[in-house]
Amino acid sequence: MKNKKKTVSIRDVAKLAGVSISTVSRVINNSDSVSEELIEKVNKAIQELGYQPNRIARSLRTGSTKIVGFVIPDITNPAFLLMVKGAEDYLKKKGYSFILGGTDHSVKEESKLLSTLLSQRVDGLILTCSGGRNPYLSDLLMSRNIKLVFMDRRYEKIKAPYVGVDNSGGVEKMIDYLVQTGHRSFAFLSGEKQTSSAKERLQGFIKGIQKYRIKDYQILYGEFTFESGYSLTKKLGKIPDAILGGNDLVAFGAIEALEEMGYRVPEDVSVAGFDDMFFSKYYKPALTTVRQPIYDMGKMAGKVLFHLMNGKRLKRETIILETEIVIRESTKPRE
Amino acid sequence: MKNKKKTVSIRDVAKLAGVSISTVSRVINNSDSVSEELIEKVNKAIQELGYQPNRIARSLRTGSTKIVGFVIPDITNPAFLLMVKGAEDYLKKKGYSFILGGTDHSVKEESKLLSTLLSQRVDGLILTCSGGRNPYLSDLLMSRNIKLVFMDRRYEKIKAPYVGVDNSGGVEKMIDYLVQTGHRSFAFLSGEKQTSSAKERLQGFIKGIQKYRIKDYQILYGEFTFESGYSLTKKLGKIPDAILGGNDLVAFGAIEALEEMGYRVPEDVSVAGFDDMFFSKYYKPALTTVRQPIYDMGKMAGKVLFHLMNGKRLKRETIILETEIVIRESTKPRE
DNA sequence: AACGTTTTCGAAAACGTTTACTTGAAAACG
DNA sequence: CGTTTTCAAGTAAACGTTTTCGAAAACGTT
Repeated sequence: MKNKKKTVSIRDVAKLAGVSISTVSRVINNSDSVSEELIEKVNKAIQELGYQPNRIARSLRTGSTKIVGFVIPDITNPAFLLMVKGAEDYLKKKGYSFILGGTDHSVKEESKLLSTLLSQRVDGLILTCSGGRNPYLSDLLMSRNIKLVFMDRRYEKIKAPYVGVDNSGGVEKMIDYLVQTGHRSFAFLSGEKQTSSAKERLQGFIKGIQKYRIKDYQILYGEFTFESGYSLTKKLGKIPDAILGGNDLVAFGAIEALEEMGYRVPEDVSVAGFDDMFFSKYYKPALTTVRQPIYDMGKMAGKVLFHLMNGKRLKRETIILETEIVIRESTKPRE
Repeated sequence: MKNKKKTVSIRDVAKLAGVSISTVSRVINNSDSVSEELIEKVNKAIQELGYQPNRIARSLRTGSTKIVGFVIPDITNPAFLLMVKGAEDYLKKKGYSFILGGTDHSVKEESKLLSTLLSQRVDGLILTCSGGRNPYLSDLLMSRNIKLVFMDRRYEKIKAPYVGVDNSGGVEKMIDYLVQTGHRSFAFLSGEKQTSSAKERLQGFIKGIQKYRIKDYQILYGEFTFESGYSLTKKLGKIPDAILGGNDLVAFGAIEALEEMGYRVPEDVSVAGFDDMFFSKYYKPALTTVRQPIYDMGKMAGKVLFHLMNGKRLKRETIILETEIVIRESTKPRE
């Protein structure tokens, strides 16, 4: 029963400092000229009361929440989180906070999440959309004219900036390397083929195959998981010189299956992945894979969104970052 | 120049439906009785305009943002994210969104983040505090009387509910098993010793050692990383029957070092970890470890926070979840 | 028809800010 | 010295909701 007021407001500060609330506001945002003397007084009052501006009220008035929303398919996947971190590190310097949500690869969850974010009035959105095309997506995003950038995965129907990685080129580089080291037959174990990244990686595979006029190849479709790599490998008609996983996880699954079937990696067959997850170098055998600049991708997405939110002009609508192949123990030159 | 109004507000709905704004509000929140007829009309208007209540305004009025803040040391660590997911899955059903922030184990970042969250007026906070004691933490959290629960790591100075895991008991169980399978000498490779979880695990080790009156043991201090496990193992005076890592990562590092030094795991020495990270079962050898119910921990934390935010009485202030040991290939009975 | 109770609905006051507008005094000017 | 300009600071109107209060309408009971 001691202090009735729960939180101190700008009014309290004004009263204590003996000025009007507009003056306090001006001091806080140093938006307009105020005499040294009053600035002093106001700051002292703020200090004394431990006043902290109420963002909610501010947001209501200014129409900007200083919050950006993140939507990723799986909040548990370290790769996505590294992207998020990239964006976060950049944007938090500019004073933004983050609402993060995972969709569990579900279109329904995605819609729900998006609609929540929109009603929370986020200033901008970074979206790594889940696989299937979401029929509501366009409606949801077009309704309010929200600032939006796609990261890693794109949704072609909606025109918005996109920051991604050269998936196709990455696989191609890997094939270049493998062909140069004497591999002649290939298998590609694709991830969910609705996703743009799976499509692009597959496309890179096909390009490589055509470039070297390789006739002996197989393509199997599954998911981006260990289990998928495992079962797809077991279904392989004939074991090729090299297997490319759509993903590091898929590659691990393939290795497991191969060993069970009595093949040695890399002596009998080479296996390569895509992503370079943080433990891929610790795996036995350490995985040869395509490294994506994931953190940088997030950072770039953050940058682009920041420009968008502040009405600056963008140089480029689409930014594609380069990949790099890293050779470890799971591949080995044939002779 | 067509539609001047950017967003549709409750006022527009009211006008179109031909009712007062209070009626619209009542329909939205179905908070008070409204005639069927008007409900109908209002809903049609909402539909037609695509109206979505403005959470900001609502928050300002009601004093509740329906946002909870998460603070974890490392946003990139899948284990933390799995906790977050546990809490998120529970709380999002109740209509909450999440602002997530990582502190990079830095006290300064932690303070900054907390202060941002507070000024964003989150309804509650789930906190896995970073290692070192943060001198500002108490002040920050006590100032406003924010609803708070500690997850996984505790900060003793502040009285708030805590949801954690029986770290000590987990290690003890592992020692029980190892002793029963003939191991006689031990080493424990600890993580950052400021953190409560490292302390508790160490304590469990000591308890186990004492229980079986084992004289032949070593304790080394480092971090919760692969590299730490690796270098600590190289520093070991004598290689014992079994090595316990403070963490799965530490255990992996130990295995790597041992193999380099010419020891075979598990034939020459058994190695066990703590956490059961999602790829621990894929490692070669598959890791024997203590599994924490990480997801459940998060879920529980969410539950507790929910009760707290809704003014319900808590049965228990401290909730400790049980661990479970999972035996895989990295340990093997001695004879 | 008179009366009490309940239901239904609108007017208006908050919530804590920012900002356009106003004011009064001091400074600048001729 | 009178007029204009400049500056510092205050007043009050938004922003989009929820909610208190009270009036009117509807209903059931005598």
